[in-house]
Amino acid sequence: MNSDSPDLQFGPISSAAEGPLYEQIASAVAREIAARRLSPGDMLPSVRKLAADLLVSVITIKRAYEELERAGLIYSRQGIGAFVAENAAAHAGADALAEVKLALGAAIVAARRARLTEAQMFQLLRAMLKEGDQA
Amino acid sequence: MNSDSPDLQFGPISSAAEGPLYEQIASAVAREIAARRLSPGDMLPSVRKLAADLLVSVITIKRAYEELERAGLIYSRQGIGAFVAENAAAHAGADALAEVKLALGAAIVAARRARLTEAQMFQLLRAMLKEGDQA
DNA sequence: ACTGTGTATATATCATACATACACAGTATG
DNA sequence: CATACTGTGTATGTATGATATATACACAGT
Repeated sequence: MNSDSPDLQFGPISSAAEGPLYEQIASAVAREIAARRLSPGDMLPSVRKLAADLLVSVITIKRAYEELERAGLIYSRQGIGAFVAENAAAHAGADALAEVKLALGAAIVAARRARLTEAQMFQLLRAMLKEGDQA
Repeated sequence: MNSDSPDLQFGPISSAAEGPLYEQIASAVAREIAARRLSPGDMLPSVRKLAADLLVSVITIKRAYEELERAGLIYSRQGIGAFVAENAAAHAGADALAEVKLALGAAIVAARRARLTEAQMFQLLRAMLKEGDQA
């Protein structure tokens, strides 16, 4: 699975959702890479195709790809296409871990503000994980 | 402590920080209320005074107060002032708890993406709480 | 040359924040 | 007791930056 396989389905993209479109798209692609559904060397959908699929402008895809390139997940070659980079999965993993830490940090701050004890916080997390397992 | 006590100090407000100014300010006031440092009936700083203190426009304070009013934390009377509402602390507590859940939800999603086990996630949270205790 | 690819430029729209002007409540004062 | 004054919240119009767009340009392979 090395050559062009530009078909991939990922979740809904909406300007109503949290954060800008290009970030949602970049996250979605990063998630595909982290999940090993895209391997190094694989060709990404062309900016035009993905733009058409997601009912979004070419520029927005371009910007998402720029973010991913800056993060070392992909590289782009004019006239050829965009491809998954070599250590992409590792980078994606690192990025994902950083996101976890960021979210947990925010949760801790909010928990302090809400006057939750650490035990209560663990209990809440445990409950939310249980809920998620059912769904 | 019922009448006007418009003096309160809260953390730094900066356009560099995450989120818009009016939201930072609203959060700061909500935190003061949740911490019972502002009681029901207490007068909030006037929009002009707070604007001057925070080196920010009157409109920005106005908008922050609107958010707080929408959340049921305060109420405003033209020509008189803005005051802490009756069940404000309860509302603030509920809001704070909702924030915790939101952040934890994001953390869970990110953790799944990063292929963390639940045990690893708990361990990470424990470590971050330990770090925070030192600081 | 032709068609597919990424890229750049100029434009539209919206959220954010601002300065300024307006409207209302309480109080002093002539 | 009327009226000006000072405090309060509120509304209007504007500037800026981020986001997303349509359109046009540049390169690669056939």
